[in-house]
Amino acid sequence: MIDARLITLRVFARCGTIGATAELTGYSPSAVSAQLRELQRVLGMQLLTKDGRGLRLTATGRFLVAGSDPLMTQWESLRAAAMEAGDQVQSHFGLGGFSSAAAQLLAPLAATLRSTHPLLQVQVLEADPARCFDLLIAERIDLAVIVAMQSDTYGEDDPRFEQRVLLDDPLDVIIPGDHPLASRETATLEELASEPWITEAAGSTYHSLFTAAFTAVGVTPRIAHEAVEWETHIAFVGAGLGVGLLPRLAPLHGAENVVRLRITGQSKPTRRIVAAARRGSITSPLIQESLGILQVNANRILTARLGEDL
Amino acid sequence: MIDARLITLRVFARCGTIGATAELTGYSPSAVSAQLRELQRVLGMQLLTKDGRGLRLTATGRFLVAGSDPLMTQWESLRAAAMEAGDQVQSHFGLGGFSSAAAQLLAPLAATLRSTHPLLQVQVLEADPARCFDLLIAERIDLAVIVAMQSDTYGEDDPRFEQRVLLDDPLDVIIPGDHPLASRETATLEELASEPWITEAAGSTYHSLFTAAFTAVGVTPRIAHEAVEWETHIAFVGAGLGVGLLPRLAPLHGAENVVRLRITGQSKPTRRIVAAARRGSITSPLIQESLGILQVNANRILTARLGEDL
DNA sequence: GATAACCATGCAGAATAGATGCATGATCGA
DNA sequence: TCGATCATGCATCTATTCTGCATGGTTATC
Repeated sequence: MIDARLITLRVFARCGTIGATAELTGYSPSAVSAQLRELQRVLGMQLLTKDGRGLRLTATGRFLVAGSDPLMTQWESLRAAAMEAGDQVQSHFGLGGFSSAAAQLLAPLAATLRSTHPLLQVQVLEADPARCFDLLIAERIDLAVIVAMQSDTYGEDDPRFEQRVLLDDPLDVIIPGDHPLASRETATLEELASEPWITEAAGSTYHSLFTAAFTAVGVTPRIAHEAVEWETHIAFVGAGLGVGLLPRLAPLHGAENVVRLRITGQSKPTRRIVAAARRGSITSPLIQESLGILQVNANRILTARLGEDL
Repeated sequence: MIDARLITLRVFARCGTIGATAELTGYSPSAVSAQLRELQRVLGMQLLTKDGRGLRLTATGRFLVAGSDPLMTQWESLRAAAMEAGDQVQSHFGLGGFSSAAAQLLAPLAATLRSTHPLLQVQVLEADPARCFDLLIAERIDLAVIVAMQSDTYGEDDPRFEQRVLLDDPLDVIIPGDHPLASRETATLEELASEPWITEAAGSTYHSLFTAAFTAVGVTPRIAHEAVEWETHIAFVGAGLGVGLLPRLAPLHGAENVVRLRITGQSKPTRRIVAAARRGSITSPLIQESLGILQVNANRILTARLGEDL
């Protein structure tokens, strides 16, 4: 209900270039350019300035974007309250989440919603946590399931979002089947400190989880290899290249020569999985219902996997 | 910046029919109908119900309209603050006011704005106070100069508007030149209580002023004739049909056989002239500037007329 | 009880706004 | 200096949206 051009400006404020804004919003770069120009004309404000080969928000632009946060929140609250008060059903619902959440949590959620709300168009988008926030701003999705992170761009208490903790997903360690500790059921990080570790590239979402786990026990692991997908992690471990951390939500589905061990001891690293929505919208009946479904599914999967793998 | 369809809904909430909404917003009835239908589709809410041959807001609709007041206010505030912070100029400015205000206050204001802001498109609409409020909601105008009234539809502290007193325009009495009191400079209402009075039709904006003036002194005037325009009032008086009240802002411009007397005594009736804008927008630089100009003009006209006529 | 007035709505056609894709110009890094 | 990146303008096309008229249903009037 807020003008699309203002939404576009807010997305631009996030990513800084017309091209990226276009990619995120689904428009073409020309359209974004025209929208922002039109916005300035209508409001009679200069919001953007040339800055090298790119654009930069003016002080007025930054002011407007910052001030539009409560406006968005207010609208979301109003919409949520109206939906609740009127017992209405919305027609479209966008979900976003990272890969393992998409598979384990969002897919069942979408299936459930599809059966309980036959008329509802549910769309699921797989995206990193950072992109999920961007997609929320761009109004491409309404609810995201992500790994909590203290990223430099989005804080836990960002005024644009509201977050609810779904579960703390414990990190297990995976080691080759022929490893001396392979017969154990648990291990400590200290015991594995000298192993060659497999992790993600520095700067990625999960790398910070990795380092945080080890700084907690005061050891510096030796990073031997890098992998992006959990599948690759597991394959590397199976090939005997080293050991790695694997969230309990990520399935092993019977990989060869790989054993999953629970981590005990001083530091029990977990990744916190949260649901995020635009601030104000979280009381919307559909989001409330979704949160409930997510919670149930998360707990069920977690306990089931607990008994199955260990 | 708020979706036009929501604005349309707000206007509909005011006037209750598609046709009136179309007239007020400048759309055709079909367009209004389509907009409201589209709005319901997008929001997934049923906002309207058939009611006889017309439409009625549902509970959800009323909820949404009521809740949109702070949203509008917030946006107006934000826009005003951004304009102020960035020292920007807007491109279009709509003014509204009743007839004598339009002539005496709005015309000079528009002229001044036109010279100080050459790029600004100023539009003036003459309309009753009630319609001015409607036009403010419909965003057809941004500032209105009206006679304060405690109408049943718009209170002084309506959450949608903000008002500033410009001046208290005293009501004079006009009597035929051959009237016994014509040589006087002042008169009291009591002295004229038994005269045949000329007023406006009951229910009109100024009729309540008329009755209020007399109830204050506890007499009931005999209403002989009704007239809409001040010009007609004056002509009736000049023709010896009776006496009437005339705001000091309304010019007599040398009418034949009509004398203007100041009212003294217990009750000195005035009409309060106020400027009204959408709540939140009043801090906008352009509106602030306009208020200043209006104030100066109002005082100047008032004092000039004081020396000229009496 | 019939007729006229009123109100919303649907549809065909028209106008307008908005998006696309490519080409262009400007800027930065190598 | 060359290539890469980025924004923008233009021509074209698409899609939305508005208009005007006709229709059907509802209320008021005589």
